Amino acid sequence: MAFLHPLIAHIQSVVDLSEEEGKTVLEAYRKKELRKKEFLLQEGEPSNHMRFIEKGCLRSFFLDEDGKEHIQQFGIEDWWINDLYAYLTQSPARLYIQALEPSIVWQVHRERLEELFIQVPAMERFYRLKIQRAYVASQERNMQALYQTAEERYFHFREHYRSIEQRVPQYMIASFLGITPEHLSAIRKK
Amino acid sequence: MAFLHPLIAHIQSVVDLSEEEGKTVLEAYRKKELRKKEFLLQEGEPSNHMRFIEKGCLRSFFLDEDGKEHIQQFGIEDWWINDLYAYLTQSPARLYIQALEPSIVWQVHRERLEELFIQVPAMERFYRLKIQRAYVASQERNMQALYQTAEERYFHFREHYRSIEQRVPQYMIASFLGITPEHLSAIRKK
DNA sequence: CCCCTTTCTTAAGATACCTTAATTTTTTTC
DNA sequence: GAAAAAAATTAAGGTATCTTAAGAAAGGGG
Repeated sequence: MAFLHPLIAHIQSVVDLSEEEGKTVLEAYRKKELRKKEFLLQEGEPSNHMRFIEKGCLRSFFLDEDGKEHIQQFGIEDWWINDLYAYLTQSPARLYIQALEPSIVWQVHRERLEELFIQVPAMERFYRLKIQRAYVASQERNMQALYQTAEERYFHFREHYRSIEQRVPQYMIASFLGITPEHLSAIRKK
Repeated sequence: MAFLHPLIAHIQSVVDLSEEEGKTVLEAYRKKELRKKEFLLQEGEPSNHMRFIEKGCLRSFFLDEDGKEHIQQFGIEDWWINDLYAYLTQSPARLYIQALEPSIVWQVHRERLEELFIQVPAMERFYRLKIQRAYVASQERNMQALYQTAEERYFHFREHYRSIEQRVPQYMIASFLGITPEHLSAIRKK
């Protein structure tokens, strides 16, 4: 069946899936194509899907009281992106998710995914492992945000996310790092 | 059997466990008692256990190049505490975990836990759900660290972790918030 | 290829937070 | 209950980062 669907390939890189199971999984997800700048989610909407990025680049961000954007995450090929808080608590989204390039995303509804966890136990394991890693990365970012200077955070970002650095505008990287574009520009001058 | 072991009670508050399964789970964990200031883990040691706090209060922290302590997490009753990065990657711990009060902790070895995930699938689900929540909380903390002032972070901490605020010294709260004790003192003066 | 929009840079003054060091207050120990 | 240790406060001067505002550079659509 030469079953190299990117979503299934990705899942199989983490856990074992029989061909049968792969088929079941794939049928649960729906494809969504996005034009550049199109929103996948906006503040206030329900967030009922888990989302996998097959192709493209997206960002999630929120607006503060002054209407300023703060980027929480970037996502590219083989990553996941979501307002997980809203998804888990079934509350209205606080995040926007927007395509920065034309993108292809696969999404599964919460209810369907809960069924999948029972039908295909490897999927429960898959999500545990994925979230575990995401959690560790998030803790890492915390430690940086709290105890490193903007310059150190920027160098770390360049080292670890070179592929993203080259695809998104610099002012968005500044936002992701929690600094102003002006300050990032000053750091880069050296 | 009046089976109200705190560990099992906690797990059952998240997923269903039969009495049989509860017994299997419990047998996998080992009890560890700690005196005040005793270390559960130190930098450089292997981190091979998942740990549940039955009683007491602990902190995890790392040392920077200047030898200064930076607190990553506090843990009290019914919480989990670990150097998860080291646990997952099987690399030497970068964190210290220390009891701030006399404490009782239950720990399970990685290998035994992997077996448990197969013997008792509800445990896989349990950990997925726990880590999911921890991840969301960590993202939340990130957004605060990056985009809020020290004062805002402190008020948030007081609102959400009153029980911890009352049990740990103020300079440790400052460390957790990523500020100096002097600055926290200044914030409190208002 | 040119115009318009988006992105990046520069610089000056403002603010949040840090460092150091000394003093006071609280907690622990014997 | 006194002495010692740990924790909290105060204040002065310093640094990192922000705000504002303006201009330069780059990019995208017709």
